[in-house]
Amino acid sequence: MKTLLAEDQTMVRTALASLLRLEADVDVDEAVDGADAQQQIQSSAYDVLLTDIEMPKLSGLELAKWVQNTQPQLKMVVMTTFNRAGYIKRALDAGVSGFLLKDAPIDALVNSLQRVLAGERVISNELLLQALDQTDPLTDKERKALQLAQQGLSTQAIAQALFIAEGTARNYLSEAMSKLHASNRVEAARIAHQNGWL
Amino acid sequence: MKTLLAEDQTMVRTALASLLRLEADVDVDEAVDGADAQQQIQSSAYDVLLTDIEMPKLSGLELAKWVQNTQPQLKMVVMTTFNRAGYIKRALDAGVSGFLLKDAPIDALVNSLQRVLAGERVISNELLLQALDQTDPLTDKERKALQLAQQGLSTQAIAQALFIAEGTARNYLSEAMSKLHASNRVEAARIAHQNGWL
DNA sequence: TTGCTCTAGTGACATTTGTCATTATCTTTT
DNA sequence: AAAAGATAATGACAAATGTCACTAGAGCAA
Repeated sequence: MKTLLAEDQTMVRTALASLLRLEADVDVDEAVDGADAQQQIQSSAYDVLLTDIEMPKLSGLELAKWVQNTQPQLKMVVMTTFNRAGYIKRALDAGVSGFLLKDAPIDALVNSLQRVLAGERVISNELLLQALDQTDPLTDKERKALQLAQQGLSTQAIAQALFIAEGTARNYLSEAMSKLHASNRVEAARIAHQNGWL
Repeated sequence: MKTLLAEDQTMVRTALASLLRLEADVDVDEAVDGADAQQQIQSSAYDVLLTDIEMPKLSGLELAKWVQNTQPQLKMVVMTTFNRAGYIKRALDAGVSGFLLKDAPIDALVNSLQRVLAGERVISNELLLQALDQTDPLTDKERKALQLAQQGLSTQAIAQALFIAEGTARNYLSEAMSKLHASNRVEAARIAHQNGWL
C-alpha cells in the first residue's frame, strides 16, 4: 500500500510515518503541507492519501477537493484535531473515504487505512449525524468579513479588503451576527470558527 | 528511564508513547491532560516528565510550575506547536530542562530525553535568544481583560467577571492596546496571544 | 505627618460599531 | 416587458468602544 501522509507538524508527521512503516506492506511518503502534497501526487501514484485538515498554504479540505477533481481514484482519509460539524460536511462533499478525529488512538489510524483501501468508508455514525445537523448559514461575503473581523481589522479595513462600502461591510457583519445569535462581531466570529464555517 | 507523557491529543500521545517504548530502557506512562499528570506524579515516581503546553484543565506551563514547587528533582521536557517567546520564558522560569518545538523530528525527542536525563539542558540557542527579547508588558488585569475580550464578551461582561467597574475595564483594555500598538481590543488580544502572553 | 505609588473609579467626549428602513442596480424568471 | 431575486449602498440613529484628564483611597516609606 503506497501512502502519502500530509501533516505540517514535523514531530507528529514523522511519528505517524515511523509507526506506519512498522506495518508490513506499508510504504509511506511525507508531505509538509497541502501544496507539497499536491506536487507529490502529481509526480507519483498513491493508493491512499492521509491528510490533516489544519495546514498552512492549502488545508486538508482544499486538498481533498482538488484530489476529487483531478485524481478521483485516489482514496482519502482526513484527520483533524477539532470536531467541527462543518469539517465533516465539507470532507464528505469532497468525497473522502475516511474521517478521523485525532482523539482516536493510533491503532485506529492503521486500521482505518486498511479498511479504506479495502473499499470501506470509515466515518463514525456519531460524526455523520453531527454533519447532518447544523448547516453553514453564512454567505461567502459574510464569511470573509468575519474572518477579517476576527483578526481585529476595523470595519473600514474590512470594506477595503472586500472592495465594498463601509456601510455594506457593517450590514454583512450585522447579518452574520443575527444568523449566529451573537451580540457582536467577535462573538460571531468565534461561533462560526468553532463550527468550522471559517 | 521512567517517563510520564502528558499530551491531550490521543493520536499524538499514543503515537509518541509507542515510539518511545520501542527504545530499550524506556518505560512510558500516559496522562491525558495536566491535571491527570499531577495525579500520576503524586502516586508514583518518575525520572522525567514530557509534556505538551496546550492542554485543557491545566496547561503544560502550569504543570511545570507545580512540579518545580512540589517535585523539584523531577526533570521536565516541554514541547509545543507554537513558537511563542512568552512560552520559552515561562518554561525557563519553571525550571524545565528541555524545550522542544513540534517542528522537530521525532528522533530529536528521544535524543533530548536521554540528554536531559544525563543532566544536560536541551534548549536551542535560537529559542533562548528569542526568550530574552520581548518581555510581557501586560499586567495581570490587562491580561485577563484581553482574554475575555477575545471571546467576544462586552465591556460590561468583562467588568463583571473581573469585579471592577465598566470604566475601569475600558481603561485596562485601552492601556493594553496602547502597550501593544493595537488599534482595538481584538487586535490587541491577537498580538498578545501570538506572543504567548495570554 | 507628608509624600509617593499603585489600583480603581468617574466623567466627558469623539469614534466606531450595530440596527434598520429604504433605495439603486443588475440578473434571472415568468 | 414585468416581476422577483440577489447584491450593494445610503442615511439616520442608538449603543458600545476608545481616549484622556482627573479624583479617591489604600499601603508604604521617609
